[in-house]
Amino acid sequence: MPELPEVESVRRQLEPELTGAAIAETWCDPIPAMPREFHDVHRAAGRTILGVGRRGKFLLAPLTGDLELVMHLGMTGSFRFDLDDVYVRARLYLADGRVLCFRDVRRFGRIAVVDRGDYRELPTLAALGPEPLSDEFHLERFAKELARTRSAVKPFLLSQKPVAGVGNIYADEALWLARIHPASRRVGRDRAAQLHAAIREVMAGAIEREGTTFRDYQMVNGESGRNASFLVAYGQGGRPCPRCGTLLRKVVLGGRGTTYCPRCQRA
DNA sequence: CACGCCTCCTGTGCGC
DNA sequence: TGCGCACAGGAGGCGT
Repeated sequence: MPELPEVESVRRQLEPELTGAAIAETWCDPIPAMPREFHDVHRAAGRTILGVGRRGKFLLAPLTGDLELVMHLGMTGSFRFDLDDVYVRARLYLADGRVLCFRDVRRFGRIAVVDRGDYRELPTLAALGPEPLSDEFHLERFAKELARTRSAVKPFLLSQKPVAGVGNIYADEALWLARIHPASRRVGRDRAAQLHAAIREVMAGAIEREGTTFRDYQMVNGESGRNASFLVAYGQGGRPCPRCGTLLRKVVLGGRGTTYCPRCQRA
């Protein structure tokens, strides 16, 4: 659920707290559910955090010693300082006494320490598409990739390859805004332009409201995002389309819940 | 090589 | 009341 806007909101709170902080020691859940849940986190001990950046849904913190701390919130991950409950899966003990805690009920999140820029351990990050709000997100290339793929458009967006950071919520929102059927395999130049603009608009609005909170997502200060009440498609199945009044339909596409307007969004 | 399907995980909410 | 089960989904792996 944490997608680009949620991760960016977390990043903005973490950056001033962590930049310049030294990591004294680390702790990870000794029984990781997944073999790669935590990768070489111990290598962060004794290093100083130089900043907190973001690519797509990944938080990237360069460390001294040419290392990099890579963090992904998965479905239910969040960061809090000095938190103590049974869902805390990892901790960074800072030299100033604070403890950065990674809480993750469903354990889909990941933390890794790698040589800076070496993302072989994280193939999705290594092959990540451009940031949607940057100049790197070229309409020309985006349209070309949409024309070339044989996937349905929504699963293609979720692959993180044509653009970074789009997850289930904002994919539904952007496709609704661009009036494109999520299962469409034919997205021409005009519709690609609509989708390109819609992704940027949806992402920018959600960042402004510090993300969408349904249940688990919260920021480092414990607050919720304010974007949930602005959602038009995601989670709105059975309610009338705000554009045409037709009841929004919920289906499963590529194994993901997908809500769209059967009238506005045609294949 | 690209695509699609399955799995990981656990709390929640529903039906019987 | 209590149980069982479907459901939520980001990323990775694997089969076709």
